[in-house]
Amino acid sequence: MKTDEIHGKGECASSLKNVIDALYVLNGRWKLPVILNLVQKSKRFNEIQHALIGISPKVLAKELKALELNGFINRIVQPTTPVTIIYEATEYSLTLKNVLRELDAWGEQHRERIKQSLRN
Amino acid sequence: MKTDEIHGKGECASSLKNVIDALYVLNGRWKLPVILNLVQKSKRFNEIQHALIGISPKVLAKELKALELNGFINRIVQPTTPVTIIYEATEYSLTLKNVLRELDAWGEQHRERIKQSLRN
DNA sequence: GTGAGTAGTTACCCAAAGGAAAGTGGTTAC
DNA sequence: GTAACCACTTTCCTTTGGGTAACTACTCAC
Repeated sequence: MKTDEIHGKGECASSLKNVIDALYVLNGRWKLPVILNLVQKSKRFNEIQHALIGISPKVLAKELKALELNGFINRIVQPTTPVTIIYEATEYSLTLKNVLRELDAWGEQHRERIKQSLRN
Repeated sequence: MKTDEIHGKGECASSLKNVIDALYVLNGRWKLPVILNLVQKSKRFNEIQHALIGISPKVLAKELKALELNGFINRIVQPTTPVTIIYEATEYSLTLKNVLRELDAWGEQHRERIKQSLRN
């Protein structure tokens, strides 16, 4: 392993592994949006579906199951009549706050850049 | 739109849109790893393939084309004999540094968490 | 009992992602 | 000339992602 290359402070290879590992659980178009949405506020199924324009109930159900399995969200059944089901972000989802903040910031400036390039 | 909910500082709906927009260009398992790898050091095709264990040449070629189209990397043909082709990250890739840093940090602690949960 | 809403499930389908393996056209080393 | 390296491309295949539409079981309002 050569250490004479440009790198801020971390080791290159392990950074790569870390990013790959992170993307392994956060893959797909919807996992991070769902997490972000639930971090902002706990919601019911249809509320999430409404917030994430374009997601189908099938895909949302699948994503929610996967996220619950991975410990990112809790599915809470409230014993009202009829039962109300609330999805809430766990504390573990909060560890993604920095990632989400940076993606938010980057996405915003990226859209600006795209708009600029369309003007030319 | 209610503004009495929990949110650090940003508006919920636009954060969601920003994240979705960001994921639109950064989708897939390989785009961010390739960018990170080239930000660390410019490389040739086979060097990238070697660094990203598991990527096939077909997929790598496709990712490189997509990333070049989106302005994340440059494909530089050096007029040696035989020609050498170097891929380098553009300045625009550097705008992803914060995202990559957070994903790196998160991926690391996530792997730790997984290891812990396997011990139980 | 009819319609609407909630929280999904099921079936069907298409397209894209991605892997495996082989090939291509060029050059260089032996 | 034979083998090997480089930078890919091509073909074939399977998996996954994701969309549509319809349907279920339940409750409530009218």
